[in-house]
Amino acid sequence: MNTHADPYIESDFTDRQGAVLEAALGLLVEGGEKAITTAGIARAANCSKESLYKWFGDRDGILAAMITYQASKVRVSARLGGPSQSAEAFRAELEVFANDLLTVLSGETSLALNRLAIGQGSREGSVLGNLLIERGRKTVRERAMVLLQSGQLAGVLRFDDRAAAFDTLYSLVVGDFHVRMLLGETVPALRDELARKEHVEQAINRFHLFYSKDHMN
Amino acid sequence: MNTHADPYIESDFTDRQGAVLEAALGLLVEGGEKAITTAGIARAANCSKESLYKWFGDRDGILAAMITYQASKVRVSARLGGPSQSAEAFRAELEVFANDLLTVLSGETSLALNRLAIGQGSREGSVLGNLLIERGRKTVRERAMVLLQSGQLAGVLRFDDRAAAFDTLYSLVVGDFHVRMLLGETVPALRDELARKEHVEQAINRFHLFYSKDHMN
DNA sequence: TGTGTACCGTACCGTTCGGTACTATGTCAA
DNA sequence: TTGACATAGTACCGAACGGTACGGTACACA
Repeated sequence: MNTHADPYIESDFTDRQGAVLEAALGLLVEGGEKAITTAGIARAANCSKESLYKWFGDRDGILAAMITYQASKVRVSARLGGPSQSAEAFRAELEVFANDLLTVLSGETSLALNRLAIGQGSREGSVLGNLLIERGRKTVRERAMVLLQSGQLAGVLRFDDRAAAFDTLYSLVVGDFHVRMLLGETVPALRDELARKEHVEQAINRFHLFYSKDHMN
Repeated sequence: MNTHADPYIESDFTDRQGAVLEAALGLLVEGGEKAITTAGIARAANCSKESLYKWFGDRDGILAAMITYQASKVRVSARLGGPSQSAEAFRAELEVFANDLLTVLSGETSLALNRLAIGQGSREGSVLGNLLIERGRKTVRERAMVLLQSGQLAGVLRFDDRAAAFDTLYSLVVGDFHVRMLLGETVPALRDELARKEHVEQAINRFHLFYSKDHMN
């Protein structure tokens, strides 16, 4: 679900290490956390357990590396089109963002990693949870913030608290779909394309109802 | 618990079994899923492992029993005040509901059980996840549905799809607080009473903006 | 050619855990 | 009192897992 915007945080993983983490992610997606055994990863990735411990320290290190690796892989296309846009163009951009967000969140790998972090937490200060929030959610947030900013500059939106506006947008788009998917439910509104399109449109409509200049209450 | 308790609370657990499950829940809240070992439960509850297996079958049976037990304990007070209400009274009821919802979701036990179910899922068809949705979410849903129904009958609200209205209400009230708490973050808007009150009021305001008769768009 | 480095594959160790078996203790009913 | 039953406590077993050690191999570099 993630990228990292921090320029000085880079995925210092070699190709081999990346391949190993890829295999580990495959195991995770298929079998959940219990499937992530050091022996299992070594077998799936054709590497030695000794290398695993040399590269990642211990099992928890492997889990953390899986998150940062996936985050570095799913880089978000910034795609910010300057501040001069029509209301329609901006609305379309918002819809694209909402769709991307739902696509990422409903992805198998994202769900598996979130389940992993949630399952581990909050034991040990929820290291994985923090990692996931830091590397995943914050980049989505930043992309959205840029988007909202440009909407404001274009005169389409109006708000005092941009962060609050983002929270609203996120709530309207995602709702409790995320938790339900994490619990194993197949959310109907996300399965077929039509229902999903309708949902996104309604969410964006309502967002505009709150924050567009025409609809201020 | 079976004896001399609330007639509303029914579960097929004896007092002793309830006490054991209580101890297990304590372990879960304190130490996460890894703390739920059969030996640990037996020690904490002063019972024998043999009794655990006799009562609950196996470890997964214990986990499932913990969920159903907790669900049977937290039964929601229906408190439905008939359909003839003023708009203000109904609004107040909605706020009470929203507050109760946030209180339940941010409770340690609820969070721990959700983490447990999510961590196990979706392996094995996510039995625990279904159980949690079935026994937990649906009761909240039904209480809200009654509430919304009475709001409609009182002429305060208007909607075609009551379920969709509930989803909206849930999204506005809970937002992504739930996932963030599950990931171990302490959500600021839920910590102090003031911010929380503001959040609930805004959520209900917006809900009315969507569904009250005066604000239809 | 020799030497170091990185890695694989496997064997191994100590611990933990789920699950079972057995004994001891208490309780209730006839 | 006696016998049936439920449960606590403990000991035990086999499997799985995290982590370590070691031998063998390919390759780089001098």
